[in-house]
Amino acid sequence: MTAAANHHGRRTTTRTRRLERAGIRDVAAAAGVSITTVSDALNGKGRLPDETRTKVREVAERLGYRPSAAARTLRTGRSGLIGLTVTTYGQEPFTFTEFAYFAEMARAATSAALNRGYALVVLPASSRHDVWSNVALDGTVVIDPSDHDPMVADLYRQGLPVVSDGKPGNCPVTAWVDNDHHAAVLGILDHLAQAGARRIGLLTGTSTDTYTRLSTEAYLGWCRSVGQEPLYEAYPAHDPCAGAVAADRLLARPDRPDAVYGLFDPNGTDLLAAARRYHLRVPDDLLLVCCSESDVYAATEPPITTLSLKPRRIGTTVVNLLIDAIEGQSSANQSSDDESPAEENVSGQLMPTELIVRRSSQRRSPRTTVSAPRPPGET
Amino acid sequence: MTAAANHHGRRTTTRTRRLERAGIRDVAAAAGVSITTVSDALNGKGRLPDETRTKVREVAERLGYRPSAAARTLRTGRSGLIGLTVTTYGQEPFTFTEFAYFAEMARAATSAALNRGYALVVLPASSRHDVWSNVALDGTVVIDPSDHDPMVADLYRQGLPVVSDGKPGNCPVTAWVDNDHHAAVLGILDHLAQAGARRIGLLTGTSTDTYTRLSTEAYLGWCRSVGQEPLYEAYPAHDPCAGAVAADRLLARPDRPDAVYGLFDPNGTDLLAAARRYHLRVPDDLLLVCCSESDVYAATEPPITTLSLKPRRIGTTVVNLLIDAIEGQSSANQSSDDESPAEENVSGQLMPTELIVRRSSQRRSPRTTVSAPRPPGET
DNA sequence: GGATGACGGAGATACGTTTCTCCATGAGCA
DNA sequence: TGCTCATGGAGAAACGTATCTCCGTCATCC
Repeated sequence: MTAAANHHGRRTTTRTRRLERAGIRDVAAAAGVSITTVSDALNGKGRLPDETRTKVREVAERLGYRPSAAARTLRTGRSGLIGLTVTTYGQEPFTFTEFAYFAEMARAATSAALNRGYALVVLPASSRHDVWSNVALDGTVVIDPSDHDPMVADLYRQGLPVVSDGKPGNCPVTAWVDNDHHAAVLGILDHLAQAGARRIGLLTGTSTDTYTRLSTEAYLGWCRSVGQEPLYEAYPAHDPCAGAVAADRLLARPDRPDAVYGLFDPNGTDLLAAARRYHLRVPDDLLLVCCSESDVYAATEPPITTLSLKPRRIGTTVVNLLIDAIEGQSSANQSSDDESPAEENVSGQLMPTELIVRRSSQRRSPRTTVSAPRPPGET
Repeated sequence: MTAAANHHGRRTTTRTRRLERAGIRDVAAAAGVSITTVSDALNGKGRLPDETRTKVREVAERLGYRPSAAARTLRTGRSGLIGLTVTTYGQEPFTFTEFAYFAEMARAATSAALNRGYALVVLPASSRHDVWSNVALDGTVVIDPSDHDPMVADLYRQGLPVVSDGKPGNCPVTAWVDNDHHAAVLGILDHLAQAGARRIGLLTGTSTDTYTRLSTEAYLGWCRSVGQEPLYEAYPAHDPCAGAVAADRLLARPDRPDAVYGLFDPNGTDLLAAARRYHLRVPDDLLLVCCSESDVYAATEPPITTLSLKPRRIGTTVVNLLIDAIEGQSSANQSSDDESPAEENVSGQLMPTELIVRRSSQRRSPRTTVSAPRPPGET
């Protein structure tokens, strides 16, 4: 049997196998046109009279034709898939601390991707080639990449657009989005001071990610500017037990603070428990704010003021930036010719946060209010 | 230029383009072996001496070779991708009501998939060909499919394994997993009765999904068996406002219940608010239980007893069943020869729930306890 | 009346793998 | 010497699509 005969006879010889999905060839044969015509008709390309188009579409529909995503991806170089990379601790993707934030952010990202015809795949930053190589991505969102992150560098080297949630320390990304952590912390400290706080303490982390670093620096700078001695405890944020211990230590100090801001989600609960142990009334003896996306703090006694990082908005923005980069890439490749995209060119975007004021940070008026929205954009 | 010359010269002519990823051909050329040998060496197949293998691996590493997922998928028919289909309401995937459940379930599913070398893609049940056709799936998890779900039927017709979370009403699936809703509801009703409830009410939904239906039937059956007149309000579960209204209506009835079980996550908060309006003390005048995965109910006043569906376990199980089906499929195809898999063959699995007992359902002992731990094994 | 161009569509190639088939070589053995 | 086998590896055919190139056919225009 010659190669040609084999090729043309393939369908008939294998059609006996059940569940054989119809291919573009079958549609072409059934419609009495060429493969080219079918492809053009279904994709709205080429120059075809409308009657041909509708006829081909009819036949395709009748045969239940579904184009092979794999073949299309191979041919076009586009998969319509974007990755969402998370750091893992142990078996689970993303940490306990980040759970509420991540869940909201991932949901918004998924939604934003779908709105633009992309699908989102959650991938762990750790397991390298196992899964990563097996999925064709058009680009990746990276959450909180570490300094000189090897994985991000690797992705970038492959020419994949990478957008990071969290200002990247020292790794090349196409774009990034972050909250204005500096402004957020200053806002909280001012808010506490206005409520009567004299000695504001901080519960912070020992890790070197941007969020922890920027927030802590903002706190220290504020202390310098108002002449307060810094009062803080740092602990490994991924360990929930360490958080409870650190909260206790902070309130056990001889120079006990009269207000505390906790950088991580569980801090509110931990601080509340510690305050009870030391018979401190909130907010009378101790003002409390923590950074959290959880609605638990609306139901605690008293309800705790929280800083929301607005993960929905971050997720949406990050995905849209990524898709912009993916879709702008083809045209950019043709026009621009410089070898290395200038590092200063990387577009970063700062998103506002929202302070949800509840009883725990209000000594004067016990009413629950919400802070006025900031003008978006600057600082 | 002949075709052969063109083919062999391709790399050299196009190498001038930047960011050209190395292909298997380049590795073969650099290592001085054939493409076959490279493929075999990297995939651990064929019969090759170890020195050849390591040499090829070295060269591949040096060139930064990453196999094309698209090409591999096209060739092997396996993408390593599984879908997670959710029903959508409006723009967002999954409803407000299901949020905590879904977040946990999705996380566990993602984790379970990654553990077995698969990645998980969240896809909306609605937008049909837009995205669905563009991603090559090895199988799909469907959450709570409706009766005669056309999408599930379509997937199944294409020969894709489908596993559903929630016993499927009347659509063909490969397997399914569900909680034992009947037993769960009976357990709760007994628990409330033991705590002194005489007239137990139910807050239920108007939709026809399995969860709502089975739970309501269990309630009605229990009422019949103990001779209590049913007291329930049904509302469209996807509308949070309707839930608050229904909770109010239930407590406003002349034959007001002295205990209520709410089938949906926000019911606890809504019932608590309604109870306050009618000056009912919980648990003294009204016992409360609701089905929820949210930890909000540990912090309410009083803390509310909840039924957890253990979404983590469900997500893990569902994914593992799906992957079993995917990987068992190839061998099954060769041996079995029957045209239609018998419907009775579909393997279903019932998972236990967990009642987290808190103050809202305990009239006698005010201590907060947790139900006795089950025999260990899974989360 | 022949060059021109729009129209409608077919052929063939390439995307980058995996894998089936088959070949060369040399050792072992009668 | 001639035969079989195991070893190591090469060739080439798919997988199913998109798209580049090109070809015939009319109608039109100078």
